[in-house]
Amino acid sequence: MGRGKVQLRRIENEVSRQVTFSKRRSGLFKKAHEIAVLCDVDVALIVFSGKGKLYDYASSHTSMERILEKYDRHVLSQGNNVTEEFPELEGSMSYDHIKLRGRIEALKKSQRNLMGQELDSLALRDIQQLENQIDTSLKNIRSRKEKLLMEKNTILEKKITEVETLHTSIGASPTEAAAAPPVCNADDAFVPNLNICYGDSDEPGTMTAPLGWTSSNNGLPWWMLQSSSNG
Amino acid sequence: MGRGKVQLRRIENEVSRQVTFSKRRSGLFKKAHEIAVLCDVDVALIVFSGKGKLYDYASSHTSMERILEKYDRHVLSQGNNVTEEFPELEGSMSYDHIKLRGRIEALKKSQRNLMGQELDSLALRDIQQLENQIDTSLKNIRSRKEKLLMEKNTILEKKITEVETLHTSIGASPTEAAAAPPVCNADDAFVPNLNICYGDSDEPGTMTAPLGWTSSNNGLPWWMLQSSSNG
DNA sequence: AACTATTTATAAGA
DNA sequence: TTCTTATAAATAGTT
Repeated sequence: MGRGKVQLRRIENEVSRQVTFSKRRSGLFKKAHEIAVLCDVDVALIVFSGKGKLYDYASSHTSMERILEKYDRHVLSQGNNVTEEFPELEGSMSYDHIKLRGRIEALKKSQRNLMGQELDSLALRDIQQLENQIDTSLKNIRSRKEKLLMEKNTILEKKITEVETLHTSIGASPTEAAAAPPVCNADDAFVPNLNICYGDSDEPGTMTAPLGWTSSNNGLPWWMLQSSSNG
Repeated sequence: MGRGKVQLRRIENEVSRQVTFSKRRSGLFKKAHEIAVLCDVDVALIVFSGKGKLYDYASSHTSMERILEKYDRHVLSQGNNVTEEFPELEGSMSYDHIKLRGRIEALKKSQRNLMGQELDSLALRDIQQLENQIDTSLKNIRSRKEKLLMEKNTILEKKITEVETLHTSIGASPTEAAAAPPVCNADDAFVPNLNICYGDSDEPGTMTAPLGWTSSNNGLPWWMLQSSSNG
């Protein structure tokens, strides 16, 4: 449908691939919705763009969750048994229990990937999407760090002003005080190169978790949270 | 599209609803497959007929399981509470369930942070730790990508050599063949800037069914084959 | 983001 | 279900 026929193969031109994706995506979602309404059926549609952006649709009768749940039930009953992974519990687990464990496993796997581990099982396209995600994460994190550092700077400057005022009142030169380096240690100073500041980073390439870190919450680094309750 | 316009509402006549379902279903699955191929994206489509029969499609790049896993990765990290996901269990949870749910919440929170979300609750030291982790992740991911790309390159070079050999054997100038542009498209070539390349397309020109399809010989168009239907 | 020439999908009929 | 055909819709290429 269009000025010319189209061959069913990957569109190599990135721009037209993107344009086609946009057009056809809306068409596809429209049709998914139409069949759901007209025929009164449950439809779940999930699309990931090349860059990993998620588009999804679930017919209004039920939520995506429920449809996927129903799908899981079908698949579970079709053969490949989840309980293979947990032989010790076979027969004694409720479906919900299995589901929760599946969730945890999926989350853990996902987390390991986000931490740059176990990448061998991922295809090139997955790796690329993961890189995009991590790239975005890094931007957000650095942006947040910059904000925190600037706030801290503001507070420190205020302190300096207070010190100046104090010095002035006892007769010291305010110009000297202002020109001097901040009275804080390196950790407290705002450094334009956000990569360097606060660095206790590990060697590049080695995938060792930063040890000895005490999180503000429970004594474990927050990113190390792991499901140890496998029984 | 048809002899008359159609209103977007449930078709009350059961027979025509069934007929429409059958027709539109094949159209929908075809379009899902088309966008997956043309735009090189991941698509998962699940349909349950009114009687509960399952029809599903997953683009060939990845399996349905993989796509749903990725979906979980996105949605589970979006911050919705566990009890929203399992409202039916509220109030009647066993200790194990509570424990598992707590684990899921913790993992989700951790994952959100790894994805650069909800950073407001983190202290500067946590942020710095997170940045270090993400930095390491990125290094690992890029390293893995480079490895995959180089392997791919090796394969492509082998192919080129084969083509050269073929040309030589039929009397063509090997120099010409060597000087000619590679037989692969740009996406397949190794690119020093690892950020750009992520194509894994097959040979252009050959129109074969995607690998994900178990195309048995049942006389249907291969794009219409459904993994768990036909009855 | 619009436009429109064409191709596709499909509603109705057999 | 399946085929046919008139028509409605989707969309490829273009502006």
